[in-house]
Amino acid sequence: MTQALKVYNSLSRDKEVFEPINEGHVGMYVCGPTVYSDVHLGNCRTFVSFDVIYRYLTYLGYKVRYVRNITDVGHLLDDGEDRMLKGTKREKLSPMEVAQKYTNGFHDMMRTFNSLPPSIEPRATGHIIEQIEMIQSIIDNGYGYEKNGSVYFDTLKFAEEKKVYGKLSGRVIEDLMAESRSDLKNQGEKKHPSDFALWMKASPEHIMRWNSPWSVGFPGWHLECSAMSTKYLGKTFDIHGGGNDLKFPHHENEVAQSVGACNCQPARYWLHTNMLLMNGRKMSKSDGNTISPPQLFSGDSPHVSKGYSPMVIRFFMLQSHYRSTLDLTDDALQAAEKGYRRLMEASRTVQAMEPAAGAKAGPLDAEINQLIDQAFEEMSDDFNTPKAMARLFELVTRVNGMKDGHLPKNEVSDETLARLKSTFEGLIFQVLGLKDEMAAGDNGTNLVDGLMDIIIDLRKDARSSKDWATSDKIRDMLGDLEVQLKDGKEGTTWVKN
RNA sequence: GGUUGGGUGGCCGAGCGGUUAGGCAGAGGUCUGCAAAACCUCGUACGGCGGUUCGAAUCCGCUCCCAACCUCCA
Repeated sequence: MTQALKVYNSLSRDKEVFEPINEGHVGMYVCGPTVYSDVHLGNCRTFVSFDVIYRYLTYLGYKVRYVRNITDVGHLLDDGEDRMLKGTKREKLSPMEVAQKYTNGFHDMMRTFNSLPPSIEPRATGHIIEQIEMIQSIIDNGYGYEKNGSVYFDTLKFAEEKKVYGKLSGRVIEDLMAESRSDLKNQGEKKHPSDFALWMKASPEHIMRWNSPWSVGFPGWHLECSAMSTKYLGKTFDIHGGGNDLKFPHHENEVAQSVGACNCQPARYWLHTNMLLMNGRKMSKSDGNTISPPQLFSGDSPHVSKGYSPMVIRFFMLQSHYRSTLDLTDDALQAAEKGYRRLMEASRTVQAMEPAAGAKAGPLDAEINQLIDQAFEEMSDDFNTPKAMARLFELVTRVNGMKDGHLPKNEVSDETLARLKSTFEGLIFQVLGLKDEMAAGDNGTNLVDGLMDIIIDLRKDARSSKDWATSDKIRDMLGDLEVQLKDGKEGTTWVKN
């Protein structure tokens, strides 16, 4: 169980043993959302993935500083219009109102998915000075040049001198060189097509603008992450994460900026999550192949037959590995819903389980301990949640078997039962971050619990006098209210479906 | 065209040289007044063609599909 944590590093394209720079501490930066419209599900999958990574690192005992930014300076779109600007016009709000509105919405959604808030959540507009300073360092080191008030990063010179450009994303420098000959026209102020803006001079109609040594303008689109990660985590930190689609150019350029500014690699481990697909294609806000979280919750979409709860969706996401694509389908969600419920019920069963009298460790005890060990080993192997969950389900079978009396409970020592309880609690709720949405007995439902106890008791009386008409009537009427009764060996329990 | 990563049983999804992943659905059984739940048993899948090997879903070659990135995107 104490085997080393291994993570897949995009930089080396291999799994590596994770060794933090400062023992016991982890600095992790994850690229956050651009807040110009509602969050979509794909974003949620990425942030749920990193939430589990954050939770597991914490569970292992690391003190984690988790930084996730809010991008509230617009990136330019094809038509030259800024995202934030677009939101502004659409909703007749000021840029900061747009940013605040969607930041709030984003936070609500993260809470809905039971994702923990980051330790620090910096905003791009709050770090203009840091960004300007970084640009200056890049210019001083000879990798930035100014043209008509805008500043660009000199990728060609950087690639030739530092030999790291393209390493993360697998781009070939020769291709860049080749381009420089044929495509030299038509690139405006840039020396080379692959050069990217560090600072943009604002056009007259551009609302978001700040003073700088070069012009009144706004920072380039890759710079904020470099500036803010440096500020809060240092020049080199442990983990940098984000969606796969950010690998190029965003992350490649971040590396270039850091190396260009201070000759240091920003992060030691780069982790990239894969895309959420629907109908076999990437879910994307821009091309409309999408379903919003609220639509998914309510079922109000042609893509699903019914609504699914946030925890069912979280469970569904965790059933695949974060580096694999995940195809969202109605069938898969239905399967996830059943699996999720089974897991929750079993976890309730475990917690209610009393030690057997005179229990002594037998084969079953060993089996349970082995499964628990394996579950943690899977988590330590690049956060393999699907495999960890597979082991968890094997434990579910054992738990239900003991409950039903098929498996000898007295073969499980008190110690192991306690470990089983704490594993279910720790792995399912603390690490995977699931919540029991159907749990009876939560705050406010005490009355319902009491009423249900009475109803179940009355039905028991009816059953013992073989008054099947009454007992079935009770069950059917509760069924209409979506309350399901479960008759077991040790009495009847209920669950709200 | 270049760069990544894929194609696994009815569906989703792990595995990446030899041992049943797991979930859901399906079949049979146990239990139960009946039903549900739970438990037990079952299916023997790896795009195609070659090759390496005692042995390949896992390695190599060829081939066919698919996706992402190369332009803002988690």
